[in-house]
Amino acid sequence: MEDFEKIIRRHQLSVTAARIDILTTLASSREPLTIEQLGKKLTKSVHTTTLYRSLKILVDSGIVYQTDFRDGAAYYEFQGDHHHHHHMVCTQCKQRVSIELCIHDMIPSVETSTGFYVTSHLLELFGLCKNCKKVSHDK
Amino acid sequence: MEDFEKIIRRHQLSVTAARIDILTTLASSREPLTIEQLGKKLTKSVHTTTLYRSLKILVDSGIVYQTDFRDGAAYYEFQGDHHHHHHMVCTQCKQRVSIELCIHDMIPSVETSTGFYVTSHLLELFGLCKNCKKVSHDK
DNA sequence: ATGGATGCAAATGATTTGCATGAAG
DNA sequence: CTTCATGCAAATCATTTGCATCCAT
Repeated sequence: MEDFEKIIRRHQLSVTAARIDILTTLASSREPLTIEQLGKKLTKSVHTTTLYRSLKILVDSGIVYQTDFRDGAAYYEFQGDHHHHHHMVCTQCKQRVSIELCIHDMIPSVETSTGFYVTSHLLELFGLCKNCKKVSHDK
Repeated sequence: MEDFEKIIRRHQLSVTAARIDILTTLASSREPLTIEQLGKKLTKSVHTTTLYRSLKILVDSGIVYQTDFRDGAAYYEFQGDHHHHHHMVCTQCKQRVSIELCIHDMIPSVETSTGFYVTSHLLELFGLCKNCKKVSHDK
């Protein structure tokens, strides 16, 4: 288990019970969570507003990965200084599967060409799963 | 100028004035547009609800690229059968720059390993621009 | 003809903001 | 002690839904 307190401190953020709870919970989930799902899994009760505010900070710091499956809500996943997963999403039945696809190697060249310092990225693929593809083809 | 009617027809969708207007407008913009921005640029007036519904269809068909800059609204860009741009977004000052970064080559392997048919993808990088990086470092 | 597309009004639901209080450095 | 985090209530804003009508095929 990682030392979340140390991670938070390393990013020059205040260490609070809520933040540790959030990171612990995200890190122990094998799936990205919405704010609502996250709130229910926390050890202590944290107000939704606080969750939004904390996650914005954690995402901007690069500690948490924020993604979007085009279903209306933002999803969060622990990233730490390591990696997270990207997904393949079926636009029909909404099913998601993790994929092995990494753009880490390409980031340095973007940093060089733009002058930006990259803290996070968003990468998700959309399409039709085997089943929905067949169905739409049949009709 | 592309033949939008033909593109729509090729995807087995009904050809309507609104859809042609939408595609023409998106294709002539050098930046991704929100629903609100798009509505204002259209030749004829199209109800917001219709824009949402049309864009969902166009995105799912792969004709339009939908992206997300984490500012609350969805952004749309004409994609056609060709490409679109990805961006580097400053989480501080919100400035965006287009980047040359392509994952097209990696899609076939994902299709093979997952069995999905990929219609679109989402790829955006976030971080600090040269200026905001300096400011946050100074203090 | 018939199914899908559109407009309108109203609802939904995620996210944000202002303000007062409490905890962290 | 001073800045930043939190809780609460209320507001905001993007997006969706139900229904009647209209248009494309």
